[in-house]
This record gives sequence, C-alpha cells and structure tokens, in this order.
Amino acid sequence: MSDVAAAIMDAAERRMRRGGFNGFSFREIAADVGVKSSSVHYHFPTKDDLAAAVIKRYTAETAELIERELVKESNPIKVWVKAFRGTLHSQDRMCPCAVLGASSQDLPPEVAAEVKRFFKMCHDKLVEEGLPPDEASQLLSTITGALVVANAVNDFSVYDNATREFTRSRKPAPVKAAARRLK
Amino acid sequence: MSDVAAAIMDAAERRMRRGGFNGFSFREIAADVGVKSSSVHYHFPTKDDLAAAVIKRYTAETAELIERELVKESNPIKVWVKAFRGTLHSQDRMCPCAVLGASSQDLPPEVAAEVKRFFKMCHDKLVEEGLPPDEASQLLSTITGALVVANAVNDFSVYDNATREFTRSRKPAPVKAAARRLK
DNA sequence: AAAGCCCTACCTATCGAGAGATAGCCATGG
DNA sequence: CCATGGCTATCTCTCGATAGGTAGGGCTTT
Repeated sequence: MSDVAAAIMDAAERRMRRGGFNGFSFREIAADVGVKSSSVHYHFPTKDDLAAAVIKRYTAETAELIERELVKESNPIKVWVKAFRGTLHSQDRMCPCAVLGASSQDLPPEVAAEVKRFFKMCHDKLVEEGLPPDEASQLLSTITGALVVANAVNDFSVYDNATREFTRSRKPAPVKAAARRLK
Repeated sequence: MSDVAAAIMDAAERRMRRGGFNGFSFREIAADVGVKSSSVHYHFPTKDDLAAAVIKRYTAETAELIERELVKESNPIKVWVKAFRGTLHSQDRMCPCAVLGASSQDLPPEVAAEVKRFFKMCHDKLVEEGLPPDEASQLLSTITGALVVANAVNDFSVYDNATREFTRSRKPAPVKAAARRLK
C-alpha cells in the first residue's frame, strides 16, 4: 500500500473516531493528507470502501497489539482494560468501532459487517484466553461503555472507576491459554 | 406543546436512535410527520435546538420511568438493567444518548451538554439509590456498552449475557434510599 | 355585532454550501 | 511507451436555513 493510501486511512480513522461514518468527508480527508478529493477516490472508490478498509485494518492492529501485550502480562483482563484505556488517553480518544457500533443500523452493510467482525474478534479472543463467554461479554461491554460514557461526560476518570473492580478482584486466566500462545 | 411539535420530536428521536445527530435531516423528519421542512424550522429554529430538545425530554422521561419502576422493585440494579433492556428490545433499539455520546466530540455544544446531563443524571440517581460511585460507573458503563455491542453484532442476547452477573449476585441497595423515596 | 388586527401555524420557493462521485488530462518513472 | 498516481473540472444531490405569503382563530375596539 502506498504512503498516500496509508495517510488517507490514518486521516479517515482519526475523523471516524470523532464523528463516525457521517463525521468525515472526502474533501476533509484530502485536505488533511494534502491531496485532492479525487485522489482519495482513486485509492478508495467509495466512502464505504474507505470506511470498511479502516475498520478492517483497525481490527487487525488491535488483535496484534493484544497478542504482544499478552506476552508481557498473562492476565487477559488487565491486558484488555489497559489497551482500551490507552485508546481513551490517545489523541483520538474513542475506539472507532464503539462509535460506529452505536449507529450500526445506519451504516452501509460492508462497514457494519466489519464493525461486527471487530467485536466478534474481541469476544473470541477473550474466550480463547480463558474467560467464560458471559464474562467476556461483560468485560467487552463494560470497556466499550466506559469509553462512551467517559467521552460523553468528558471525564476520563470514569473509565478507571468503571473498570476498577475488574482489574482488582478477577482471577487470572487458566494457564493453558498462555501456554498455547507461547508454543 | 402542540401535537405537531411533539410528533417532530418523536420522529427526530426515532432517527437519532439509529443514526445519531448526522443521521437525520429536516426533510426526513418533515416527511415522517407529514409537513414541510420549513414547518419543522418553525417549531425548532435550528437542528441543534431540535436535537437538544429531544435529549432533554428523553432525560426527563427516563428519570420518571426509573422512579416509577423503583416503587415496584427496590433493587436499583435490577431496575436499571431492565430499563435499558427494554430500550434494546423496543422498536428503536438504541438509547439516543449512547449513540450521541459515542460521537460527543463532534456534536454541537448544546447537544453535547444535554447528553452529558443524561449520563450525570443516571450516575447521580444510582448513587442516590445506594450504590457506591465506582459501582454506579461500572453498571452504567456495562449497560451502555452492552447496548452498543448488542447493536453492533446484531444479537440481543449479548445484553443479557453481559448483565447477568449484576442481576444475580449484587446485594440490594440500603434501605434508607428506598425509605427516602417513599416519604 | 361588526371591523380591524395580530398571532399561530403552516405553506411555496429558493439560497449557498457541501456532499459523493465521475470523466478525462498530465507528469513521472520503470 | 504505457501504467501509476496524481490533477482539474464538473455533475447531481441533499443539506440547513431563510424570505415571504396565507388561512384562520381569537382578541379588542367601536
């Protein structure tokens, strides 16, 4: 992928994190990158294509990040809470999938499908790492919601308050998951 | 408030629940109600006005609903989990504040302020009903996130799975809160 | 009671801005 | 020499917003 294409995806992701699918335009992206809007169309024919590509890349990057962190810290709960905490404290603040997921019903089908894939990936990984399915759903929901609420009230401490109990009292995942990951 | 104004707010709320602030237009609302878009402007001069009014009303209605339910069921956790579950299973599916809150950074200030007020109201009420602040943040986050994730993956059972532990194991609120409410 | 008047609640018509998308031209480099 | 990756220019839509017109109900004044 060319530098420009990557820069376009970066700009699109940044704006999607703020305003979702309807929160950015080809012209804005083009201005961010320093090209013309028609050049954005060259790399991503339609807006749907661009958004879907951004989410697909984001899903892959998140999965990789989690894998890397699991090597350093074997408790998956701590890893996921910390990862989303990093998102909140980053410049872009929100997870794009949380933003898009909230208005999933109004998304182009390809984009909605990618967002769905993201959350499925998260849940699958949590279960694979040893959490019971319900607990995985709860953790994923709490983390996602904490992001939304912290964003809405503009107070990041909400995230830490909401996730505190998780990082404190939960048992670490069974050893087998960590072992499988290492071999 | 006139019938038409109420119908406009109803239509706006319905569309906001699906697509957020950028997910509806004056013309769509007008068509839903059966008037012209200029008539919508008559009742709500700007789009910001309309959206803020919708959220303000929604906040008040939610507070009233919770109060009513607390008379029947004294455990606030069960009441809130059930209330948002009702939202998910309603025709409109999402809480408008969850949708708008996710893209809070891109909202007109008056609208963002109303969304913030909604979440503050929720947290305040939970604390008032006897929950420790952190637990209130956690419950609110989990419920909100469960809505988002369930919506994104298009599977309502996620909500029940994510909130199951809350409704099962938590202690009911202290008696004083219920007593205060009754006097 | 009739005349005059204003306010409410719509309407038609239109504005300029910005959206996504397309057609076709041009420069560079393998 | 032609494919790649940009560009200019322009299309058609839709957006939020505004100007100005009108029907009719209710008020006051004579």
